Amino acid sequence: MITQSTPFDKQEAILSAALRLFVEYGFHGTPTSKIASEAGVAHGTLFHYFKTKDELVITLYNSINANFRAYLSENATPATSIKDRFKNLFYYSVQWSLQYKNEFYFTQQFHFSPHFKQLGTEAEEMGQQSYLHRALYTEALQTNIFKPLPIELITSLCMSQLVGTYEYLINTNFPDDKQDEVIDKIIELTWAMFTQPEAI
Amino acid sequence: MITQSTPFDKQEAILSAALRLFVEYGFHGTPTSKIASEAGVAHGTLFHYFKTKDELVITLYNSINANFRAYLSENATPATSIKDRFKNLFYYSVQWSLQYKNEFYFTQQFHFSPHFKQLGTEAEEMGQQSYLHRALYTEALQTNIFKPLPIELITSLCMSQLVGTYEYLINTNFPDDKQDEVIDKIIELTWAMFTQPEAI
DNA sequence: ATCTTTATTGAGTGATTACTCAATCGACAC
DNA sequence: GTGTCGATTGAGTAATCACTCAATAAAGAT
Repeated sequence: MITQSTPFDKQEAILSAALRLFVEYGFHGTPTSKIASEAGVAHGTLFHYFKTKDELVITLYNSINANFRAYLSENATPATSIKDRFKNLFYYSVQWSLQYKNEFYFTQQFHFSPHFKQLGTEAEEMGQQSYLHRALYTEALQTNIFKPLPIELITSLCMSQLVGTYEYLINTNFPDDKQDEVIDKIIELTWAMFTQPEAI
Repeated sequence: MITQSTPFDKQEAILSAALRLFVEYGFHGTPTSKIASEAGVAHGTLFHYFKTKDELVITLYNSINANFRAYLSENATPATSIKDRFKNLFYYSVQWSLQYKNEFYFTQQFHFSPHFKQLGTEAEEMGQQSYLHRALYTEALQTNIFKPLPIELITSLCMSQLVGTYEYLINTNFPDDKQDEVIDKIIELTWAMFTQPEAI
């Protein structure tokens, strides 16, 4: 009976505890000793899985990004129109940020931290932009559905639109159905922002 | 000859050094001793002006916000149309973020830090939203120029639109005139997002 | 059963931290 | 000159930190 429990559980327990504590106290504000005790392992065990505290943070960041990409892939609807795929992508991006608040908050925290600047090659990918996003924007540009804008600009604005949506919904406390309604509304606004005005 | 130099210069030197170091190393990552030495004062002097390191951070944040508001007020054009005021406000908000990169970056860093959560009454105002913004959005809503949307949503989306613009422009390296062109373009996109579709 | 390798522990270490405080300094009043 | 009071200093302190390491346990492999 080969369960992957023994070795992986502790590493994941450490990552999970680190996430909670980093969000609450910040990176330098949380001692490795506290991460270990919250994860239910000895202090030394942490350094068995992660050579340094910095390596732990970067692993955590990469792991969260991978989860986000996996979540979007699971919910992707590849065979539909560009608009539907855009709506789908934005909707599930928001859903993910609301369902994994700590994870999303941490990526934002990380994004404006000294770690992010010195990343370079260490992180697998920069930002939360997945391949899915870029491919979709490229297609929307090539088919003239989007206004002719630099793809980096579209990427930046979509990403910050996601952050803005998250922040708005966090501060209100809508029930799920009302929340979905608001997300749909914002998606329409965003879509209208990027697309060519249609002839009627 | 009463120059305001002696007492204020040191406090401002400390705040200025702290800003530089916080942006580079983060809050917990920069020792108070280094802030003091970079500011050219003795370590103890820092604690004469700021009781604790936390008080220093909060003072810094409030001071930056005040500067931002002052900058917008200076460049405000009160007697023009709503659209012109909107463009003006957005344009100078972006200009400020590009001219005071460290200040802007710090506010974002602060926004996603444990300090921000526990602010409550300590900070004068939350976020960088100035009175000017809210007043303008309210007017645009009342005159039906904006689509009927919650003002908090408009506020959130405008703020993140500013962040998105900042991030895009930071990563490109356009000359000033090209940069202004891009900002204008983004303003048009944003304006179109919020306003009622006009009859032609 | 023996060997090898890896996982786990927690006391220990040297460096660093935020903050204190008694001692000076400097400016101004009288 | 004497006194007063805030500004300034930097050595000192108690606490905390990331990380090490020698010892032990567990798990396989042969």
